[in-house]
Amino acid sequence: MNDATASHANDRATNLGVNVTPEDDFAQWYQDIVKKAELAENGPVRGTMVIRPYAWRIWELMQRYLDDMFKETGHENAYFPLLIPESYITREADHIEGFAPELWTVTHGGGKELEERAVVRPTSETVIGEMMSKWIQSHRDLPLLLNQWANVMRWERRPRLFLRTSEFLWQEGHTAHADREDAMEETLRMLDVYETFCVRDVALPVVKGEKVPSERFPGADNTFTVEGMMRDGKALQCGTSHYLGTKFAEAFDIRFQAKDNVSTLCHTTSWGMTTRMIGAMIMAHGDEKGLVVPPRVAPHQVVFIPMRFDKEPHVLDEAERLAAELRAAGVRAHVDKRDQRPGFKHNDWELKGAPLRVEVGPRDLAEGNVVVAQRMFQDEKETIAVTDLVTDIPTRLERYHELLLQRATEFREANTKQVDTWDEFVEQVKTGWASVLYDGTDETEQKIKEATSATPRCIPSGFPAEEGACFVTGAPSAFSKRVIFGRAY
RNA sequence: CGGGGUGUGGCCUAGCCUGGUAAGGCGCCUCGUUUGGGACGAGGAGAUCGCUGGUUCGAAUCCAGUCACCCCGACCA
Repeated sequence: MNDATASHANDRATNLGVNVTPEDDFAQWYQDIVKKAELAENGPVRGTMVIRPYAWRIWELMQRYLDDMFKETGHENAYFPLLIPESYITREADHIEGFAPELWTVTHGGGKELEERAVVRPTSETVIGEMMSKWIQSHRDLPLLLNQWANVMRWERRPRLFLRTSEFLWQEGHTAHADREDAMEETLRMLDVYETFCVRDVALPVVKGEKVPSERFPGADNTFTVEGMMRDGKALQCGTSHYLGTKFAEAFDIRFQAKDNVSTLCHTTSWGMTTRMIGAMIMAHGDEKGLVVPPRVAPHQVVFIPMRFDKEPHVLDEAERLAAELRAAGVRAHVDKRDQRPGFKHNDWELKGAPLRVEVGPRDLAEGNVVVAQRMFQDEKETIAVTDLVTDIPTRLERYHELLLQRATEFREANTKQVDTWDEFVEQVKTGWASVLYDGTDETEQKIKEATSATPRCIPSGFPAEEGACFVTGAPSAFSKRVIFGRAY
């Protein structure tokens, strides 16, 4: 963005009461956009969040795409209780150690103290594990492929809307398998599903990879992740998939009778994606004009702006007719009939990130045309024939998606660098990601974190095998690969 | 939990130093003129100035306490 554009945007933003500031105050920008685009606000209890209708529609679309893919991969939805007996959560040692500081505990019911306290689920491995142990008896019951759409609660010291709230919504998949191979395959399959979702539906390129041991889910044998880069160069973990080994099977006695009649422990997995994706979408695509919503998750892919329709009712009729035609073609079209001036509507939908806007006015209509404006290039409007609209719009939406994906990919590539010295590293993680060889020790990670606040994001599955000296200590590198470090949300 | 900061109509802020009973912009409502990129005019509604206590004839303003929120760090999807 050049200075003129930026200051123009800021003037306009100031009129709106939005402090849309450039990259130097990304956190403030994010907060203002979330509020001004009417996405969410803080709830009455510290750390909770109210999701407003516009954001909820985005989430509904996200849910639909994910759920379809879960079904395609053979999973079934079920629902487990919000409250978990305290004794369940303490059964797996690493799990409770990891989650203890984050638990919300229910101590009373019906005005009386509970005999056994219950925790509000921070995640459901434990209750679902308990049920799995009852449901699984034979190898014929495997694999058991479950998913749950639910809310969870974790105490957060520093809440941020969508990114880190005490209560959040997600889907959590939980599966049980006969052996390691099958479970690992599932773990990676669902990681691929997440990657597909991010790229195909949110136009967000992600780096897929394995977490280093220190970053694993409490109780997991191995954790995988998809990491996205936000416009300030920070990383955001967009989804995770865990291979839990037999740890939860041991804790909850999830066993099956194998073909050879031997009672055998299951290998389990769990994987999740959350409303944080809305935050990812905002921070990966948004700009000084507000949100940029990728078409696949846009509540309104096309917004019709009728001109002078109070005096010329046929304009509104035509807008409604065109919108209906587009809806029939599978496009989410919306006619903005509000009692506001057209300029206001253009700016409002830019702020809310609608991909396309179509002006319908008596002047153009007389010539059989409408005017199409794209969110990313507000100054370039195209006149197209009314009769071409239904075929034209879907193509435009596809191109728009490609444009967003390309922009985000180029940004990420421009801000990811292979580095081999400490000085380079310190410089690189200020604005982006660094891929390095390091010795994999906690001490080294700690030293890096203290000096730069960067942490290991993942060991990308796409990287070639590589060994060498740790860029910090000079000791032999770990993991046989480069690891991506970056500051993270 | 450590370090900083802020609390004034729905939102953003001025006023506080130097006490005299609350001001402006945005938004909202009504009417009129407008309507092809955030309209203009006139009128109007809306705040016991975070809370409690103290000083004073009088407190948004001074003092003490308290609560809440925000930012930086540690935890985390």
